[in-house]
Amino acid sequence: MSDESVELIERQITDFVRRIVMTEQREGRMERSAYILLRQLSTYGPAGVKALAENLQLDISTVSRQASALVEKDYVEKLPNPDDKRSYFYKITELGSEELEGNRRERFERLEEMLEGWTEEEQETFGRLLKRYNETANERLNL
Amino acid sequence: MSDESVELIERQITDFVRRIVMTEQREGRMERSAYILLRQLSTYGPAGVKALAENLQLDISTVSRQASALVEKDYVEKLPNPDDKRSYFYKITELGSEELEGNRRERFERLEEMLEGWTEEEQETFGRLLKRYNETANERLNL
DNA sequence: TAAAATAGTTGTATTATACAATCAATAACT
DNA sequence: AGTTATTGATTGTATAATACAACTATTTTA
Repeated sequence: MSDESVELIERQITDFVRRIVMTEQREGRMERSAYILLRQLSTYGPAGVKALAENLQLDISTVSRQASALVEKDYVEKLPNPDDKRSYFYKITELGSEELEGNRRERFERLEEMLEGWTEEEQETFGRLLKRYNETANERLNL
Repeated sequence: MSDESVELIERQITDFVRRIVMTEQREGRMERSAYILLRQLSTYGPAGVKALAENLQLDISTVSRQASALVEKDYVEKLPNPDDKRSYFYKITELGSEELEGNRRERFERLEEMLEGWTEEEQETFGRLLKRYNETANERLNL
């Protein structure tokens, strides 16, 4: 493994992560956390905080608060679980879906601007390598 | 531009950023912010909070606090600027350099583990594409 | 020399997060 | 069946990184 590649990647990753985190905070856009939670609910359907916390790899309390915030905004509804009165299902609402979709489109547009001038192949490769990295990270987590 | 690529990349980027941010928070390692500030001082030499804030694209007050925290730990010294009594130079210390270097090595090791099994070419490409992305982001910021 | 600009610090607020305590409901044990 | 243990969720408290606003002490400018 070449030291140069590792050095370059390390450097680029810190910069990359940092910029994205900060840009997201600044622009008055939907927060990363809300976006990710909504996306989760939209993709995998209603779930309780415990399951969500596991999937998102967050503390239950964190998800509980995030979910409450989304309920406040009417982006999700909190439905009692008839089979277990301790628990609830959080379900994305129509409004939440619209917000999510709008946000997604915004993110896509910004990303497209960033990728202007990239060849189709470069884009494909970038996506593939990021995905591979993520998959490895997931595996390593579940050791 | 293919929608699929954009979608894939968007998804992978959110996951990527999220995981890195959270992993860094959890492991009791030097914080991202401290690492980046130290790296800046190490690479470009002593500077005052204003210049640092500009380079790092942070609010001056944020850098001021970060720098103070590093002074507390003796990772940097705060030297008065003889030519302007309002301002200071923050300079990385020997101890700070050692810490930075140790941290860097740790990060490299973890990254190497993540990149196990990648070909030399894949690594090189990943680094190159991240860099390209970052450079574009920098340009766009300075519009 | 008085007013304006500048470098830095500190107070206050927000967001995302974790851990601990707690509550209510369900499951397990004897 | 009745007591105890476990579980799903919420809420209190704490921390880290950040921004904005108010302020102080200098320096520059008009």
